[in-house]
Amino acid sequence: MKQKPTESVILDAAMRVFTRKGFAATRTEEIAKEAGMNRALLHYYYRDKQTIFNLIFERRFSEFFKGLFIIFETDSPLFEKIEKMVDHEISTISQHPDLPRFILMEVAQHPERLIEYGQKLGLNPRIFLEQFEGQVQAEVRAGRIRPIEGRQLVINIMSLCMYPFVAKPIIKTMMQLDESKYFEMQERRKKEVYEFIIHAIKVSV
Amino acid sequence: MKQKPTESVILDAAMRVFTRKGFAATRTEEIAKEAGMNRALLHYYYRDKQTIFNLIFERRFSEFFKGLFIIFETDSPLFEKIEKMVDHEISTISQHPDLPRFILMEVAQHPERLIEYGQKLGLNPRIFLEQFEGQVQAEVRAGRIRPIEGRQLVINIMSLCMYPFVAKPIIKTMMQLDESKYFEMQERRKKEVYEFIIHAIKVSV
DNA sequence: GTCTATAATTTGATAGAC
DNA sequence: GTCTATCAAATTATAGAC
Repeated sequence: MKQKPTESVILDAAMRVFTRKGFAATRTEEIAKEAGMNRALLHYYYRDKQTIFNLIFERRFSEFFKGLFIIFETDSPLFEKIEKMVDHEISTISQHPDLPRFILMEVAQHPERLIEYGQKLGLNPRIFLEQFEGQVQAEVRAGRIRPIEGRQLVINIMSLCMYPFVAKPIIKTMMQLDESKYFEMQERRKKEVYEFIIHAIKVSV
Repeated sequence: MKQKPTESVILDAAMRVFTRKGFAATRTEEIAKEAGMNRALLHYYYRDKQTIFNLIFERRFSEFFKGLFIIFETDSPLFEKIEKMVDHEISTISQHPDLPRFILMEVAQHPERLIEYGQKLGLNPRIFLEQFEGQVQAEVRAGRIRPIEGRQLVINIMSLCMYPFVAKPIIKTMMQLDESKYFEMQERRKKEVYEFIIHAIKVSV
């Protein structure tokens, strides 16, 4: 019956609270409570609030971007790549529904972190984006999809996958969905979003 | 040369700061500074920080939802309604790019406000949603659009319009856009998003 | 009405006992 | 390693002069 080391108990608790509330609204007291310990112990293991936050942010930043960039990197055909992106995003984010809001909130406050942590992770959006744009242009020239800017397509794909999570509280309330109904709706979206995109770009037959 | 009453100078300043930072990260000092006055004066006109925030939230909440619901209410044909929604959302939000993030952040923290302020504004999402779903089903049955759930379509439309604003810092950085290039991209989106949606739902010819 | 000065409160960080 | 007690700093709110 080995128990988790206190360091990770703290980090796990901090992850939940920071993700829920963001940096500014988080009280170290709440992290300690969530971790089932005293506030002082947080400072014993980690210098201060900011230090804990940075560790959490790096972890969550990686979760948010890493998988996506791996799919960007593969050289699958366009439609297959889109299918993978949609399925991956909706599936993984479903397990961490408030991850996008957390990242977007904190990046909006400190855009410089996007560059800093992006480099730390070795992400190079420019290369991936250019590659994807080239792929889209090739399909357009081949007459398989209608004319569309590659970057507009990327934005559309990300929007369709991410926004329903970012707007989760609004959607749940407006559509009167409980947690499980909301989850089912997201499950259906995997197919729905993929088909929506394919119909949107492929030339009529 | 009549000058603005101090009350509205305060509210305008508070609107900018709260929208930028959210409630928790906002310092009343910054509001006062932005309004060009002393902190104490804020308390002379308004009881406290929370009071000012509530006024701002109500105002911005209305901006965010009111126009959208008006379009939902009209009885235009489906495609025309979609065109109006897309154009309205992208146009008006372009002038207040951080409005969606503000609403989403604060509603995520306090979902009960959605109901409270929604009622205050007299919004009834259920009716609008049912009406829209009926309209979509009619089009499906008439064979003019492919089978799609009305609410999935609503989510898709909102996603395509809103997310690019919510993710503005990420998009600007990744695509290396300055403020004016970002604005141009959004201008092109009015047409792009509308056509994307129409192609996505209409049956092939 | 607007300011300066100050009080009160909240929060984060440290010291020291066990 | 974990806690209690305490301090320090930041932030909000109020009192009172002008």
